[in-house]
Amino acid sequence: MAILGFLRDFPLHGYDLKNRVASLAGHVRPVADGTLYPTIKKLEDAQCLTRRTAPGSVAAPRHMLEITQAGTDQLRRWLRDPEPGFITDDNKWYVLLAFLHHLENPREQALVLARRREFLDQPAQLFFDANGTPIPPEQLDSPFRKGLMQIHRSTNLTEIEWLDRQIADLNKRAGYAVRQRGGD
Amino acid sequence: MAILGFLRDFPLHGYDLKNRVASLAGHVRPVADGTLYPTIKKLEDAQCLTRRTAPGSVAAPRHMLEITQAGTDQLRRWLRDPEPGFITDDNKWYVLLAFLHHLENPREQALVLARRREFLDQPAQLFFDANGTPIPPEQLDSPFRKGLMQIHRSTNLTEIEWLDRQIADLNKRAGYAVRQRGGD
DNA sequence: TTTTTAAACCTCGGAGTCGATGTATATTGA
DNA sequence: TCAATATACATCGACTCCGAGGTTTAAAAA
Repeated sequence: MAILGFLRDFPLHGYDLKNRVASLAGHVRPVADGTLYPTIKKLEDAQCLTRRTAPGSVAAPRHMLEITQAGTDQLRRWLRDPEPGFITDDNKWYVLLAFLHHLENPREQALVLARRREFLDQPAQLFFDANGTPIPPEQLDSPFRKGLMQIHRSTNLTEIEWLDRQIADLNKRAGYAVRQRGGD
Repeated sequence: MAILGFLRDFPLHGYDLKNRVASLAGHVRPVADGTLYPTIKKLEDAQCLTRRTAPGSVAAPRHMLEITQAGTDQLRRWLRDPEPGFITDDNKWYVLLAFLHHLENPREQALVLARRREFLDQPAQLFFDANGTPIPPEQLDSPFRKGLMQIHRSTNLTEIEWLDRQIADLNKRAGYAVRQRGGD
């Protein structure tokens, strides 16, 4: 998703792509050569991108990569209907968010944000005693577990506020768009 | 780490363990049977835990798992000197935090928190233009990318505040401990 | 001139994970 | 009484990913 997402902005060669992916998901979970290049080849085989060799500006020749229509379609499908992990795993979610603007339709964008919003709504029960009874945060012995739950709660609230503002905004824009096309 | 961490609290059988791991890292990134049970076996082979069969309280017999001294040592090594990913990847970091109290020595605990603190300090440059120049958040076109960076900044600050309070607290306690043992 | 360095790309083996599938046991209920 | 269900454990093949190693090219340094 990150490869196609970046290429949708402008053509890049593999090495540049690698650095951009590394900066995005990256200092968190860097991407290895052995992952990136085979994935590029896979996307090329699937006609999602084209490659043409260009002289390297500094050293060895580059393979300039360009996204195709099929690639754009694939990217949009991934964004429109993301796998569960992209909603629940923070790392993946942030990658998705970084490219959600390529999904162009504000109503569809709002739907994706709503899925995340729904996920954040369910209360987190992280720890249980020997009997399997959930332990409320204030009864936890470990200050680290207490902090963990505090931070979790606080960051969730921050994101929920932003999501709600954003969803409202997108729906309003979708409404205008409909009215401009003749009402609904 | 989660397996040994939970067993350090009290003995558990695999199925229970599975649910606890799933609750912790879990609704984020659930753990499959095909991952859990081979890992338990690996830890058993490494003498990190022992297993004795007990009658199942409900149905099939359980394998009650107990951590050994070697297992406790291993857990402490993982906690004391975590691999980079455990500092930089939120998911892994939260797992580490959930068991950091097993590291008992407040000075060692503070050192681990300090590593996380240091990581959070480096400013995040996530997006670049076609020339490779970093784009400041306010100049980003995509509202999603803007939000992404906002949320990132805000949640980082929340965690940094907590980390600083916690580190100060731990160092104070380490200081008392030293004085009680005769000064330093 | 030769070596070193850095850019840019590629491959392969091994480790880890998942998902599907299968087994055994005790309770429930039809 | 017999099937269905939930508990509890295990295995295997497919897939993904990483890391180590290697190649080519051009510029800089020796």
